[in-house]
Amino acid sequence: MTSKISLKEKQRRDREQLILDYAEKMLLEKGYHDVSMDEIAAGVGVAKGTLYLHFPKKEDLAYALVKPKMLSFLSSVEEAKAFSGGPIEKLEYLLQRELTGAFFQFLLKSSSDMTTIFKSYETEIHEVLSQIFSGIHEILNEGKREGVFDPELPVEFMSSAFINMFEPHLYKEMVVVRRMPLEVYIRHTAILFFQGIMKSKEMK
Amino acid sequence: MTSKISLKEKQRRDREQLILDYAEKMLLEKGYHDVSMDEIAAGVGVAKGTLYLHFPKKEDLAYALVKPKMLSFLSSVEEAKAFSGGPIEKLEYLLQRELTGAFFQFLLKSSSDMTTIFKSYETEIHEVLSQIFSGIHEILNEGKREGVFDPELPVEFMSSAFINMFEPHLYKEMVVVRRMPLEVYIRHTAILFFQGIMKSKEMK
Amino acid sequence: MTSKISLKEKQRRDREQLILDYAEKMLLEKGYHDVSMDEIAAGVGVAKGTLYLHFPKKEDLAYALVKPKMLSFLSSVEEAKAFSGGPIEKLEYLLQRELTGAFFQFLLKSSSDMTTIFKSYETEIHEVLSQIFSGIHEILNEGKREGVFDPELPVEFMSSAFINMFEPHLYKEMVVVRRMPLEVYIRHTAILFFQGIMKSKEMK
Amino acid sequence: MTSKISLKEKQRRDREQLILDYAEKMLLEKGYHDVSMDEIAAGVGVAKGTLYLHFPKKEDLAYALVKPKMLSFLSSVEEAKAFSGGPIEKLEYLLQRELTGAFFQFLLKSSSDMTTIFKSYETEIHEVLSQIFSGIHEILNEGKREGVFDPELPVEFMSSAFINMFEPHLYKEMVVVRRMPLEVYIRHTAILFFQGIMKSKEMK
DNA sequence: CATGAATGAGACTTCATTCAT
DNA sequence: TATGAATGAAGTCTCATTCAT
Repeated sequence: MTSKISLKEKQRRDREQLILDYAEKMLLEKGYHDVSMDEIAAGVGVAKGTLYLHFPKKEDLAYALVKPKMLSFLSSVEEAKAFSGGPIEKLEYLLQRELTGAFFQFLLKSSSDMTTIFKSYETEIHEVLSQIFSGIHEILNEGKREGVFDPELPVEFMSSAFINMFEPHLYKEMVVVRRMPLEVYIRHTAILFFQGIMKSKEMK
Repeated sequence: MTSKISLKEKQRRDREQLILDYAEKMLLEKGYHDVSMDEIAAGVGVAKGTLYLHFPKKEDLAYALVKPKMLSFLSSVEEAKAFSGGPIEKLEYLLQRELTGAFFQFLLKSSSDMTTIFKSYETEIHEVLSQIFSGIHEILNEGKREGVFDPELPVEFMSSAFINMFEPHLYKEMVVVRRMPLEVYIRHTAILFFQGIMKSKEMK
Repeated sequence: MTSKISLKEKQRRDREQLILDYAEKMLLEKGYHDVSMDEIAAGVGVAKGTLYLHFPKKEDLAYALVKPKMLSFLSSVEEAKAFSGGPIEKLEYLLQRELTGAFFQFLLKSSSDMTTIFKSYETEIHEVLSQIFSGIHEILNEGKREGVFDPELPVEFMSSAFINMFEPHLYKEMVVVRRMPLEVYIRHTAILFFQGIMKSKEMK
Repeated sequence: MTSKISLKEKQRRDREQLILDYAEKMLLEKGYHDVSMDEIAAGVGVAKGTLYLHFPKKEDLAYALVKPKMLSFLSSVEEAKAFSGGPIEKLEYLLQRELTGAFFQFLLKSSSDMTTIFKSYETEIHEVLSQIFSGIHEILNEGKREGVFDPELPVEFMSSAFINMFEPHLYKEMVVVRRMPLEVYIRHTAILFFQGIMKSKEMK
């Protein structure tokens, strides 16, 4: 019963994954508007009609790529909130968890397009982003209450700066091109966010 | 007779400004790919051909919007470098100078598209961005030498985080929507960048 | 199973032929610049996009019409060279072979445009025309060596005059409109080319 | 009275000639459809509006170039008819008269477009061409009657071949590029037309 | 008269989406 | 179910022609 759903269903999922993989690669490389459905179909090796069997619209295909990353980020935020330790540890956990792997690449890379492309998913996206930010704000407020975070700074400032830390461009330059070890990259990111660029006296 | 260059030339510039204004509005609102030349022409109240009299390609129209902002930012960087005071004061000057007004809106808003849209201007853009970053790096390195900036952090990290401070989304939310006074906004931005979110002991 | 390439492929070719037929008709009638892709699509009864499925550019559609005629002429030249008989017989064979049917209509009709329209095919066309002329020159030189053709006349003169014989305008006037039997038309053409307009003493 | 029409009128004519000269150059070089009115105006150094002051339509400008050449050819035909000597001498006179200078270049070069471009002048062109051909036919028939031209060949054949002799391409190749003396070129052309390519026994 | 900015019809081309096989 | 040919709306850009200055 467990494995009987498969056979055809498995093939279907495999194929869908092939599509998603190739689409992600191309979308990241050339941007939403410069990748055609033809191009994706050809690259995957299926007919264009097949794409539409899996994703009714181009928008849906792209969103199928963005959604799990957004949700993954959200669940990381939830995990961070539950993480044992103070607010600093929680944010470090989140940093560690999402800075590796695919993290926010897509969202940020296409951030400007987010609103223009995913019109049908506008509310859904807004919903998830709200939860993400409110989760981060919770942690930040906790930190403020505990006196470890600057009480003067609005959490919106902090969270926005925090999200900017995930900017994939820098990651690529440092980790991929210059081969900076990931843990060093994460450490620098943490220092930057927690202490700023001033010469510090302490930190951990 | 001194300003006899005008008459027709003035009209030409006025109209060009009308086009640029409307185009900026729409481009910011809907994004490059969702604004058609027809739409801009109609909005400005001129014929399609008139647009092409001023800008040979859609790309050129968009770049005519981006270029001055980029150059303005660059010259602010140059001014900042020459600003009397330490590296902190220089960066604060830059922050103050460009956080107001048009600053980096367009660049950042369309950052993801920059490479895909402005193909013909790729090298020119790269050139200017290089100068901008190298100017900022100079200031940052000066700060490192003087012992005020964290010597452990690579300047690329710092500059990237610094540029992210210009993210227009937060500006809009805070200053425009929530009516936060600009000087407060700038102060928070500076704190965030220089000291991070940790409760500080000092700062100025 | 032998002709199993068909089914869809056949339909594709049929439709392509429909397009080519209608395009040839219109192009001959109105000229390249006065026939729009819209017009062709409408005339054939397909959508505009379908045209571009078969021919990526308007230029390609037009060249698809010209190319086979050019190649057919070239292969006739090759056949003529191998034709048993003297140089006169060879040229007569070529005359006979290409004066009927579609022959050089398109090429000559659009000769002036050839260079301006088929920019992408410039070298290819030049290549084929070179072969055509060099083939004809071979025959002409053979005739000169054998003492049947005027040794004083440059072959370029002769070949140019020969090619001019294929001028479709006269063919239409004489054979189509005035119903001159084709063999008479060919005979007159041969006389003109071989003996000129002077009252002859002989000829075959 | 004779010279009082001038002053402004002369300037007007000079300017018109400048326009015509430049237009002829460009039209010959790039073809009717690939030369824009902008391009001509810029090349001549006048405003586009000025072009339209002299020629109401692009078609008119082009026809102003073609017409005098056609008329010149026609009057040469008339002169040839009146030329003292037999039909051969008359045609040789015509050959000599029009093969030099600008002769039929334009007409032939653009022959294919003639019908498509000069729609408004269709009947006028037809009229002149009719006169040209009927003049040539007169000479040819005279030759036939006198027994010097082949009575078997229809005059339409002969005249068509005769006109083809003016093909500018060959002229350019031989006289301009290969520096063949003009009188040799004319002589070859005459031989070709009168005697064909066969080794002749006589001819003057 | 001369100018050249403005016009707008219309050309070519792309591409997301559909649907008969 | 998978295919890919067909569709046609929509986009960018050109250019002959007009007309206010």
